Amino acid sequence: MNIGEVAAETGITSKSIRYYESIGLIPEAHRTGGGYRQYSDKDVQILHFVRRARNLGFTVGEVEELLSLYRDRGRASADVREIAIKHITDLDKKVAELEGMRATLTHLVEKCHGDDRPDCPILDDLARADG
Amino acid sequence: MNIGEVAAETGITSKSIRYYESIGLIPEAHRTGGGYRQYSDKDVQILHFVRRARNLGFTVGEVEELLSLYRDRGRASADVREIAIKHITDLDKKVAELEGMRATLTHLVEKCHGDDRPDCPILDDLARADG
DNA sequence: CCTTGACCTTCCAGTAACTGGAACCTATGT
DNA sequence: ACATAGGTTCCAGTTACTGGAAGGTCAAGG
Repeated sequence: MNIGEVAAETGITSKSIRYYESIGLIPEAHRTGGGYRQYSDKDVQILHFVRRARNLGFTVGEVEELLSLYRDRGRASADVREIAIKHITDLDKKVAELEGMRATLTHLVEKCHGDDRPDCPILDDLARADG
Repeated sequence: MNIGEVAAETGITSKSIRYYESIGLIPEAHRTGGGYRQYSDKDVQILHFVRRARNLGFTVGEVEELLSLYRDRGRASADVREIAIKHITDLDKKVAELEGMRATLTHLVEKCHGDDRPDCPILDDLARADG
């Protein structure tokens, strides 16, 4: 398979695949005589792995870790579990942050009449003198 | 006030304040004879505005919009409200995304015994052949 | 055989919103 | 005079790509 087919199959763009190769996340692809990258089913599987992990919000660095644990047959599942759990707490932190923002903002929007009068509690609050 | 004091007061780092100036988000600061930036109370107020808006998750571009609406005395509050509401839906989208990830990952972690055995459902799922 | 068009190649630059660090200048206290 | 704590500019790096230019490859059609 060449890179475009792999892109269609995995949902990762060709650009990103080349990028992943360039940073060493995935090994260098084999090349045809003309210089085109060629991917085996196993290569494609690894890219699926990468996409799924990225879709779960793992950073590329974390994906690298997960891949190396995946390749290491003797690894302890506890290691993987630890990474995953840490990631869950990261996600929780982000969610809490966003929900805090949302609550404040919703509150402000409710106070704002939102017509053509210039008076706006949202701006007033952002510009308030304290803290 | 010089930049360090303003940083302490607003919670924005000196670096960021200079950065905001460099991109034109805030006007150029006045300078002392020695070239130090000097900030008036009004300058500080604007930086508070910026920090609060950033803390609410507005992008710098959005903060720019909000600032210009703030400066424009004749602006309609509906404009501000619209920006805020759009931002709330953005936040909701992000929260939903993160919670989806969290759910999947939590599910996987629960299936993973997490001891020193190499068998790990988390990796197995990431590496699964389908979709 | 030649062309056309789709696909591939590399490389450079840009994105968002800063952060780190080098090299140097200014202000203040002893 | 000097130490030290601030300030200054400027360049590079971060994350995870994306866009675009300039050019090479491949398969099909005339």
